[in-house]
Amino acid sequence: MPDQVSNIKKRRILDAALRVFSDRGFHHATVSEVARAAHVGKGTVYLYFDSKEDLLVALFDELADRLVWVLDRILIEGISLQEAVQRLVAEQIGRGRAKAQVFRLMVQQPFFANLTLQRERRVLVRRVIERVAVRIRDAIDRGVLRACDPNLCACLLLNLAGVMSLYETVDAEIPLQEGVPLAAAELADVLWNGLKKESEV
Amino acid sequence: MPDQVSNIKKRRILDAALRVFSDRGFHHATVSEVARAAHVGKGTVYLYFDSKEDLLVALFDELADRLVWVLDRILIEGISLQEAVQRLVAEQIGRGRAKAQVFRLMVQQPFFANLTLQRERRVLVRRVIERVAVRIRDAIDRGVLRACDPNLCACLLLNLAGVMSLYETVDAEIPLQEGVPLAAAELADVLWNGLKKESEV
Amino acid sequence: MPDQVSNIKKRRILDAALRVFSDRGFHHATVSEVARAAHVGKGTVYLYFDSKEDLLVALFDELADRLVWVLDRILIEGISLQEAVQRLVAEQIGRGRAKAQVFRLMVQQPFFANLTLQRERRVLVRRVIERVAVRIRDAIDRGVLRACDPNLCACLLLNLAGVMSLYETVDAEIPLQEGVPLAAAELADVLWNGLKKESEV
Amino acid sequence: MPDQVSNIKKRRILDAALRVFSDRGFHHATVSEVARAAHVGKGTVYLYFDSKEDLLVALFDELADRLVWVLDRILIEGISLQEAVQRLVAEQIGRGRAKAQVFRLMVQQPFFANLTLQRERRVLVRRVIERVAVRIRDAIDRGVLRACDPNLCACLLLNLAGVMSLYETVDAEIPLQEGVPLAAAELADVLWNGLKKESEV
DNA sequence: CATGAATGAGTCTTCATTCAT
DNA sequence: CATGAATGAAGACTCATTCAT
Repeated sequence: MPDQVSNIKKRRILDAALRVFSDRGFHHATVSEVARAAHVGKGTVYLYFDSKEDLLVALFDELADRLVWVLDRILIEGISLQEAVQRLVAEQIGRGRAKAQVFRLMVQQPFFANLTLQRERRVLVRRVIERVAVRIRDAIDRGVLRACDPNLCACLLLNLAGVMSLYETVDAEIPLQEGVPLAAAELADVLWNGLKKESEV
Repeated sequence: MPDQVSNIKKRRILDAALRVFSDRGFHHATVSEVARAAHVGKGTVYLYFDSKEDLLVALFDELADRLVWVLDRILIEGISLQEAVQRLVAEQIGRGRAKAQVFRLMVQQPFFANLTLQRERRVLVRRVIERVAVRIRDAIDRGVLRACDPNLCACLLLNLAGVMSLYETVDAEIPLQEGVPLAAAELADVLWNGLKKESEV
Repeated sequence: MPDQVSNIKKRRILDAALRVFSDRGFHHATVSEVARAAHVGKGTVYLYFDSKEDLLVALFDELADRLVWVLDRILIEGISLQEAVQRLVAEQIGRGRAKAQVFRLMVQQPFFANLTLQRERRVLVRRVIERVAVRIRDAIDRGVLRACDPNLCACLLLNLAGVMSLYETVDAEIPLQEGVPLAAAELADVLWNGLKKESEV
Repeated sequence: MPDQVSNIKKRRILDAALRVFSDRGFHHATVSEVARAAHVGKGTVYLYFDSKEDLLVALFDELADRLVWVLDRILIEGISLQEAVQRLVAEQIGRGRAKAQVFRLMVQQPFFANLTLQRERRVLVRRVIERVAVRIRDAIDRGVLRACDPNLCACLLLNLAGVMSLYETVDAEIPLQEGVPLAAAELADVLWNGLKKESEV
């Protein structure tokens, strides 16, 4: 497991932020709401985070760490690539709605008022993309995957939280407990078929 | 061609908003900036649009109309499904960076302060998704595509502006004039392979 | 009768302003609303009046002229003072709700952005007050009225539109066609009794 | 004494608003001016009041409470009705120019953008009127006052801040420290004579 | 004369951030 | 460490006024 924030208050704030940002959208959510949800004072948030944006980037950081950790586990465990795709998908959309939403924010929120944080988020997202791309490149070399731009396909694989979020637009009731695993399996299947070498069929 | 806004000032404002929202992000962009970019007074924006959010939804509306029109053309012209996917992809990311960014906002921006507009955007996005899903369902029935949730796959197909936006994160210089068509072709290819019936190979 | 504005459009605008200012309050009413109610273009209002405030002062002017004319008529006709008070009251609140409301604005709206107009309104109101005060002073000299500050009592007599407006607060349904004359008579009676020399009883 | 706002900042804001609204008129006064006059930040005003209009209604509330308290005291102390009228008048116009101006706003400002506040002000004014009307009705029954509409006469008695404001129009210098008590006494006298039963003379 | 599209000065209001307690 | 009262920069929005047609 990647390092978890140990400080109990900081932990509570991060968890609360995850929920609040997910429920109301980052821009509509207020720091007060986050503080209230975390059962801490408003000032306490600023004790652990420099700004609202910094809090968001901290969430991104955690998610990215977790994802990188999962990807590395996959490598170690020598899981088949097909199953690896399934896990990657599940990681994005199968860890609860709130997590999926923030995952979505991570890949979809390119603009920050604080340019340092904007760069930080870029670096962080890039690290994740590259970790996935490396695997793809390797699989291409091994003849498992078709020739493709590894970075681009990594982006495709990392954008599924967005797909699910869009899917919610169609029918808000669907993506409940049962719906999500089904959708995850299906997306994993489609993407796997799209990426694998045709001759493998 | 779908109806275009004829009023010259309104047109200018919409075009300027497309650019400004795309460059700075909807939330960081100010109405003044849009007005300045459109070479009109700030009040003029409010002459044609009820609010900043309303202006955004108006952009969504145009994009959706355009997309629906393209989809209907595809049907009429009897183009192969594979090429249809290519066109769908190109439409999203091949019409200039600004358009792609706003397309991205359309599918990625679920929260609005004005709930009526939030609903309006939902309806509009749903219309587009369903138009795509209908084709997918039909192709499944005809045995061209593999069994899948048509809505979910439609969402996958409509989320490509997001993929490209994410791709920009890796290297901001890539998706220039040349990069985009390549990426479009590649994404279209992967998605087509992922969706088509395996036996067809 | 005092001079009436002869120009038909100007007339329409003044009448419309009377209604609109009365219905929505001067500050909440917009020039557009007045123009629409007058069935003229917004620009036309500015053809006849320098500003929104100027339009209001023009209404005041008409009301003041009318009131002065009524007061002079009373003098000429040699009406009893008691009846004169009745007429004064009736003039304020018996000429329709809209007129009463604008009368109220005249005596109750001391602040103007344009200080010239503020002074103009003052002069105009002062003229009316003095015309009434002169009569009161004369009646005191003749021993008909008790000793009092003529200006102050004139203000009391000119503030009845305000009383009626306040009365509406109690029960919005009362001051209809029938209610007003009754109220007018009653107020006239109370004021007359309050002002006349006690020995006269 | 009626409950006074204890919070020191809130108190300062209310006092400042009383002055500023009185000096410049509610509509011409800005929230910034009020904040500056109260020596607090602009945001602080919104910490204690929902809106500029809400701030005004809060002032009305205090004035109404104070007036109701005074009326109840009069009843308890068993003061003669004549003196009661004097006190009522003094309360309106003898508590400083600013208070008189806001009192005037209370009875003269029927329009609010926020309809809830509009209703609130109505309720509040009605309460005051009724408290006065009850006394009048009682006095009529006891044969002290002449037959009259108690509500209407209550409105007459509560409109004196307006009279004084109008009086200022005649000569802005008069209603200073000395002028006001005189005027108050005179108005009280006139109104008392107008209301009392003639046979009592 | 008449018009209404265009304008931007002026305000209210929000909310991230600070800091005295 | 923790807090939440206080702050003011920033921005959406209104509407009186202008002016080209």
